[in-house]
Amino acid sequence: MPELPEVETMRRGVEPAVGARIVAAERLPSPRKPIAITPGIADFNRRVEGAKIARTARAGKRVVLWTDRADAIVFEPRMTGLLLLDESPDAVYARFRLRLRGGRAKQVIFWDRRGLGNVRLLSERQFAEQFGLDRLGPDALEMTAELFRQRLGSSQRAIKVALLDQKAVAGIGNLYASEILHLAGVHPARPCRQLTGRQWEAIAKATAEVLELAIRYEGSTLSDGTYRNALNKEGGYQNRHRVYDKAGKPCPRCADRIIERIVQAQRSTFFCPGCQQKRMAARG
DNA sequence: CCCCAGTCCTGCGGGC
DNA sequence: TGCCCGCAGGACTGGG
Repeated sequence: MPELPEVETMRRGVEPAVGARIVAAERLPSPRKPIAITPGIADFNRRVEGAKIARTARAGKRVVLWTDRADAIVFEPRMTGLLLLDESPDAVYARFRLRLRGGRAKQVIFWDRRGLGNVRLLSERQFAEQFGLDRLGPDALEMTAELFRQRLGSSQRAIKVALLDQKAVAGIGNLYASEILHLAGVHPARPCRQLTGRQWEAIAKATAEVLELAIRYEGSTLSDGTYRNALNKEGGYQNRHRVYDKAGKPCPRCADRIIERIVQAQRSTFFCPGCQQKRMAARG
């Protein structure tokens, strides 16, 4: 599921790799269809062998390890990818490894059950091209009401669908979009251009609040148990979900309405019809 | 610009 | 109990 909080947790989890040197980049033997690694593993290894890991970063839902040769090793987990420092939850799905020496971590493993994720080695220039502001919006943690309005204010799209647009804002995925809109008290189907200044304020505030708390809890491990931090431990934010996957249950805020599930852009949205009114409440 | 359906994979839960 | 279908955190592509 990795969205911003899970990917940020992964990034923090691999911080011990900073300062280490890369002994080798390896594709791990898996009986499954191999994941995409670009360039090919031989060239990949040649370019990173002996390089020092200088710092970590995050580009939306991707973890980045910058080397002292100004190359970026970009891990994109998509649906089921993980970064681990110690042993994998299940070796069958361990796909890629950086062997390290001289730092606080011996290895970084990319694990991916479904195999939709990828690992890429990019030059500074390629990185800028792929993750510039025209390709990837401002990070969700940096968003203000003003920025939201600037980037989405004239859109006809439903706010829930727009929040998933990584070009508009980077890092929000399907789970946290529902959580954010519930906290903000905004109906997910409301077209962006109809949102008031007050609602954009509420969305900006809820975005920061939900994502920061979810990071503090190290992300959400859903019932399939896939998501883990770099030490193979589950997250804790799933216990604090407000509406996600809670259709039919009472709203945690008003308690007198039932959470509904609707489908927008072929994906599930959860909301409270009481707390998130479709029409603006009549004034006075 | 926006929207939709299809695609990449694997595993799981629900229904029969 | 067992099988089959639909669905799942993401992101990209092509067509309308």
